Amino acid sequence: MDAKFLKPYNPTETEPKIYEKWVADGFFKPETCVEKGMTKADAPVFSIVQPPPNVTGTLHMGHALATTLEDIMTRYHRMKGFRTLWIPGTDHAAIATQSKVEGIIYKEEGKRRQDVGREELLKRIDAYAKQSHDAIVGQVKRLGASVNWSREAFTLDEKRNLAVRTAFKAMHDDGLIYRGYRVVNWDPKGQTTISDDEIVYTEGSGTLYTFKYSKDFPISIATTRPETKVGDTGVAVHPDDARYKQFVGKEYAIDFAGAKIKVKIVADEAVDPAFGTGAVGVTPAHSFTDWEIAQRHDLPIVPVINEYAKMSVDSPLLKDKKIADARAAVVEWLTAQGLLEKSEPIPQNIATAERTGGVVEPLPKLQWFVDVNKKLEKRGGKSLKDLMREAVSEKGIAIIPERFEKVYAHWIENLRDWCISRQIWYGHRVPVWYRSEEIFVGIEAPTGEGWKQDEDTLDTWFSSGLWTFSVLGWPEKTTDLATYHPTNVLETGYDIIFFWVARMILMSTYLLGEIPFKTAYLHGLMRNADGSKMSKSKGAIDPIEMCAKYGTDALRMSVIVGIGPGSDTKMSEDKIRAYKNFANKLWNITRFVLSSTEGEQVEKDFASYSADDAKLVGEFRAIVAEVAKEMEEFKFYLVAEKLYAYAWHEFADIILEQSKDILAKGSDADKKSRKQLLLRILADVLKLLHPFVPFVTEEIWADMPVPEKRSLIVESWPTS
RNA sequence: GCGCGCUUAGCUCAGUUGGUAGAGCAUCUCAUUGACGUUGAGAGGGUCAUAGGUUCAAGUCCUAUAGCGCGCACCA
Repeated sequence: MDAKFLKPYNPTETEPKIYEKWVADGFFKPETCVEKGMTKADAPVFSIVQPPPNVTGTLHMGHALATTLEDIMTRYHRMKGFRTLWIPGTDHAAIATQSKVEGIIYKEEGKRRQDVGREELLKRIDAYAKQSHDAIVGQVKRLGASVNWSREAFTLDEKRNLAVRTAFKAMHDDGLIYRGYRVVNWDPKGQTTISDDEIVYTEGSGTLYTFKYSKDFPISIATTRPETKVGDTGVAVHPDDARYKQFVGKEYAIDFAGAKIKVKIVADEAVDPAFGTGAVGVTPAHSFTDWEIAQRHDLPIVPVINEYAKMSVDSPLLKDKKIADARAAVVEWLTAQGLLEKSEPIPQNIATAERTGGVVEPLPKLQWFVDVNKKLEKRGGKSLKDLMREAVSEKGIAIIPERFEKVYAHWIENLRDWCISRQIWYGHRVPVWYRSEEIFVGIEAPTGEGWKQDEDTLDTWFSSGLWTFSVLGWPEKTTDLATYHPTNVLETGYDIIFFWVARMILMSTYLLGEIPFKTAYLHGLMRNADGSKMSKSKGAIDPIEMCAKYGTDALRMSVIVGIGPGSDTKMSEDKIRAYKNFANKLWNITRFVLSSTEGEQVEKDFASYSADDAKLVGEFRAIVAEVAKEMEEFKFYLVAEKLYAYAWHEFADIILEQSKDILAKGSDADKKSRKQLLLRILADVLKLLHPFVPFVTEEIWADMPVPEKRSLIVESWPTS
C-alpha cells in the first residue's frame, strides 16, 4: 500500500495534478480516446456545449452547479463508451460587459463612453474580457470540467463572427431580418435599445390622473403619464361605448401645457370601456399599444421624449425637463387651468433594463428586427414561431423538468418581432453598409468607395443562438458539425429559457433544419441561505474559495445531492462542509481495503464467493442497476445520495466491519472470497462515483490492484 | 387577468408506478489509541399547510382554500 494513504486525503494538493494529467493524456478529446483505444471509432456520440459564462467577472455558484451537472453527464457517457465531446467557451455578453467596464471607467476616471471614444473603449473592454476569460478558464479547470480545450470558442471570435454574418445575411435574404421604424424599448441609462426579454418589471405605485385636454374638449381621459400627453394625436374609445359614439371621427386642435396638439377621436377594440373614463389618450410615439392603435387609424406620430429621457417637445413649460419634472409641471398646469378632475393612487409596474437598471422609455426608432411570423417557403411555409413551437411539441426536444415545456409554449404565443440592433460598441457589428440611398447587406464589406458600416451591434443572444453549431465550425460543412450536431443535452438555468434556449431552437431549426439538442435540462437558481438572490454584495458563496477550503469533490457533491432540476436551492457553507468528509471516508475505506488485501489482485471472473459474499454482491448489483436507470433519467441527485449512503453506511459501516472478523478468523476460502469482494466492490464504487467526485476517485484508482487498468476517467462503467 | 411551483423533523431538502414517514446538518446519550485528526452505536424530534373526495390503502391521485415564491400578459 502506498504511503500516501497513511495521511488524510489532501484535495488541494491532489486536484491540480490529476487535472493536468487528464489534459496531458488527452482524455477530454474524443479523437484521442479513439486513437488510444479507449473509445470505439464507431461508438455512439454524446455531445454537449458549455453554456458560455459571460466575461464580466468570475464564476459563481450557479456556474459551479452547471459545470458539475455537465461534467457528470460527460464523464458518465465517456465511461459508457460514447464518443464524448464537451465544448467549452465564453460569452462576450455585449451590453453586460460594456456596461461593466463603463462603470469601472466612470468610477476610476469619471469618464463616460463618449469621452473615451469607440476605439479606446473597445480596447479597454477587450483587455477586461481577456482577463476575465483567463480567470474563468482557471476556475472551470478547478471545478474539474472534462471539456475539450482545443475546441474552446468565444462568442466574439473570428469564426463566430463569420457565423453571425452568415446567419444575418441568410435571414435578411429570406426576409426574416428587416429594418423598421417602430416603438422600441429604449434604455436611457445604457443608451441603447433592448429586447422585450431584457426588461425586468418591478412593482411600484403610480397616480392615475383624470382630466380634459381643454375646457372645450368633450371627453375626459385618464393617464399615469400626463407628461406624454403633449404627444397625443388621438383619443381612442371602444366602438360600442354609447357615451362617446357621437364624437368618433371628430378632430380637435388644442393648446396643451404650452404645446399645440391635434387630436382625432377614434373607435378601437383595444380600449377597455371599464378602465378609467373608457377613453384613452393615444400617444403613438411612446407606447406600444398606442403605436398599434395609431397604425390602425392612420394617426400621426409625434415624439416628445428624447434618448436622454428628457422632454423634446416644443413647449416653454416642458422643453428639456426630465420626465418626473415634466410630469409635475403638467399636473400643476392642469390644476391651474381647472382641468384636473381626479388623481388616485394605482399599482403600476415599472419597466427597467436588466443590465443597467435604467427605467425603460418606449421610443420610436429605426432598428433591425427579426420577423417571427413570416411564412418561410424553404421551411414548408412555417414561421420561426412555428419552427420553435414544433421543435418541442413534435420534433423531440424534451425539456426537464417537463413543466417548462408549457412555459416555453406560452412565451412563443406572446412573442413579438425581436429587435436585434443595439447602440453599444462591444459586440458583433451589424453587417450592413450604407452609401447615400443604397443599403448593402453582406457577409463581407461591399467593394467600392464611400460605404459606411452600420454603427450598431447585435443583441448578444443573436450570436449565442448559433452556439451549438457555430462552435462546431458552421457555416463550414465540417466533420464536427456532421458528427456532433444535434447535441445531446443542453444544460442551463431555467432563467434563460427565453433568452437562450428558445433562440438556439430558432436559429438551428431555421439555419440547419434540425434541432440544436435533444434534451434541455434546466437547473434552478442558487440562492443565499436566507433565500435572497446571490450577489456579491449579499455575501454570496464563492465556489472557488470553497474548493480551496473543502475540496472540489465536496463542493460538487454539495450542489448535486438533494437538488432536482428546476428547483431553486438555498446554499450555505454548512452544506458544503457536510460533504468534505466523504472524500476522506473513501480514502480511509481504501486504506483499510488495500492493507487487508496485500498481494491480492481483482480477479476478472472470480466466482467462488462465499454464500454471504455472493448475497452482498447481489445487493450491490441491484444498486448498480438502480443507478443505471436513474442516470438515464437525469436523476443525479438520487444517484449521488444513494452512492454516498452505500459507500459509507453499507460498505464501510457494515461490510468493512464484519470483514475484520472474517479476515482474522475465517477459513482460507472465506478470506479469499472476502478480499475479492472488498476489492471488487470498492473498484466499482469508485467507477460509479467518478462522475460526481472525479478527483479523489482517480487518485485512489491509481493504487487499485486492478489488472489492465486505465485511468479511471476512461474506465468502463460497471454493468449490473 | 392567465399559468406554474412550493408548503414533509429545529434547519436544508429527498420521497421514482399509491403499500407502515427518510437523509444530511443541528441536539442529546454512550463508546472509541480505532481503516477514520474528518469515528462508531443509539435517542429524541413530523396529525406530511388546511378542508373535502377517490381507494382495501393517500405525503403521493382529484377538487377547493390559505400562505410564500415565480413566469407571462396588462399597465390609459
